[in-house]
Amino acid sequence: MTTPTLRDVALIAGVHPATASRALNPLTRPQVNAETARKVLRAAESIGYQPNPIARSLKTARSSTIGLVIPDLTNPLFPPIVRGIEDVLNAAGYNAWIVNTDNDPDREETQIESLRSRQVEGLIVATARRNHPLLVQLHAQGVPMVLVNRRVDGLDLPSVTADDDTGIGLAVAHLVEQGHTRIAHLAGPQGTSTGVSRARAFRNALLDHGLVNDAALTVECGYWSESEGAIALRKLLDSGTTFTAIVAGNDLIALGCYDVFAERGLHCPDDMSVIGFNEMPFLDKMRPPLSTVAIPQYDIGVEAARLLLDTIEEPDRHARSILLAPSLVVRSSTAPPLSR
Amino acid sequence: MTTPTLRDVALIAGVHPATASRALNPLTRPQVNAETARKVLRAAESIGYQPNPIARSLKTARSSTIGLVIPDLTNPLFPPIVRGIEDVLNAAGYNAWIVNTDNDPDREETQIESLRSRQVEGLIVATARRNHPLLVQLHAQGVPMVLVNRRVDGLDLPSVTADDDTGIGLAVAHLVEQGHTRIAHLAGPQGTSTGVSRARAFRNALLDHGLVNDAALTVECGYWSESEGAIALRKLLDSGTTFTAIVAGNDLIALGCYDVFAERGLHCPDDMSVIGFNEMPFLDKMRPPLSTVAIPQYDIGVEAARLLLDTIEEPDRHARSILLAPSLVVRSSTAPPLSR
DNA sequence: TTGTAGGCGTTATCAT
DNA sequence: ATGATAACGCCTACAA
Repeated sequence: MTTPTLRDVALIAGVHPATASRALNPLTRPQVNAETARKVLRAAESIGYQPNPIARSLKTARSSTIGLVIPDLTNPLFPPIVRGIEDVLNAAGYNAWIVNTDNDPDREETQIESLRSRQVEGLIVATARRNHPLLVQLHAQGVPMVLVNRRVDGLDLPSVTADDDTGIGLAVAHLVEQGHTRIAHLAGPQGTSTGVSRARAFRNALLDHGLVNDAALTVECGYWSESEGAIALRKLLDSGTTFTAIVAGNDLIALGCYDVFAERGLHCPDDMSVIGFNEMPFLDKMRPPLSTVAIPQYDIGVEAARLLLDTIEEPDRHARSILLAPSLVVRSSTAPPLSR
Repeated sequence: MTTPTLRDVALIAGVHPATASRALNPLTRPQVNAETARKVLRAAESIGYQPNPIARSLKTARSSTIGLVIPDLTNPLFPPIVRGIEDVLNAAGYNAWIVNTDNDPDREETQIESLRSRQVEGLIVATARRNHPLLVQLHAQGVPMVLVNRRVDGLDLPSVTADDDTGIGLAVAHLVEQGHTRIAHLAGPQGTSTGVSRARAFRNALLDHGLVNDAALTVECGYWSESEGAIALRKLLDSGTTFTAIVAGNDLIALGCYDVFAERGLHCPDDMSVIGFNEMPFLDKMRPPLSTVAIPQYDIGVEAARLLLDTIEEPDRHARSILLAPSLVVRSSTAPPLSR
């Protein structure tokens, strides 16, 4: 028993396959006699006909599928974004092909190639690197594309990101309000747009509050990870610089600090305050509960998907970028510095 | 400029498309003159020819793609499993289509239909429900399928799961060793195979240690979630039953308990010990760090993918199931009961 | 060893 | 309004 094809439907309905095709497609249905259409639909129903998307793609060179390039699914930041994207896409009749690149450029290239050859109609890319020849090339080829959480140097692409300036501003203002004056920044990788923009926002925020920007107080992490956060903090502590609070590039980096606090017998927040970025899940249950800057993850996904659909419909429209407002979440990892 | 096709390659190489096809496919390459093959490969290289998988799929009714059905990507349990699956699959020349069902049966059905119509060659399903007519039907249709983390009633399918018996046994033994005698179980949904098997394992473990199995000490959670864990624990506390330790169905349920501890002024572990299951990320940074039963998530993915590849190759082979051994991770959420 | 021809299931175009 | 035809890109008997 083979799966029914359009021919089977046509045979039962007593019409030509082309007519059946027209009757089945809502857009072309008006072209066919209402009575005939009904017959066809009934026939299709009776044998449980489902159009074959592969054959359709081959013919139309479209796929109703978009590719979703995620650097690391285990990063809790991404799943909610994926969900937002899927919800919008599914509602519009599209499916998302999720691929994981593990932050590996080669793997990313292979994966994107594979998506392309499957005729995806667009790409939503949450890639890490600022410098990204492949994306430049794809864009030149007219592939509809939206960036999420990241930007690529010299590429005027639609993107959806959290407003890092505002977010870091909120974090610094909060610490300053608590009385901190020597504030360190464990910056994300400066090869990523987010890493750069948060570091810049940090410097600006210090100036806004009339604090000196001591370059020794910013250390770059190699990755957006706990372990790199820990390494960076150790380096900072070993340097002998004094400080009472840390603005971490993201929550993972902030959590890495917890390990170092334990190693060095530092108490958070009494000896050291730390604030993260992203509001990943379960921060409220950490020891201590981590203060952070929350970004609307699901909405980022939603906006990204909308932007992509727009771009697919109107390829020549000028690139718009969307900045979503973050908000401060104060928990117990930030407190006034212990006076002594 | 359109993407090159087989015809273009053939044209350049000065051979017929059929010959080019044979030359490009490693399996049929021996059929063609070595010199000709070289010419074809060079031609393909020169114009960056990539076979169109859609056309190939249409012809061969295969896709080198398998479908991966995940109930909830937000659950930190799944990403590492996905990674294990992808690594094995990619190495074997397959790609994985990940879909998210949100635990919604309708959505799951749509998603699986969509995967099927895209000619996926097999399915790895991490679905929640024990009772699952759709899977039964697919299996009857001969769709290669492997279950991950779950089983389906009355379906003899290959599956990869953690050994719940052993895992729960470890947890209970640990608590008993600490001196607990009244131990509660916040069970996962009894509509899931894991929920049932852990609950059964819990009862058995109590008996093994000569403890009475007081039915009042087991409460079922509606979902595998923090909030449901909290609800269940409140119910248990309100019932007035006394107990000093909790075996939670999984880590999320255990974390839900933390909220209730805070509400009720209970101190963990002094007033109440709790142990989870799964070893999701960041448990070591919780307040208190959560003791749990670790399962080899990545390996579960690896084994599942291998099992699926085996099944695709040898459809008639008898279903094998793999049970992976868990291990105990003791942290600070479990301690001897406070004597008073 | 290579070429020929037909078809996978669908849809776009042309003719009726 | 419907039918006929061809084509999307590839693969595979079969023939040469």
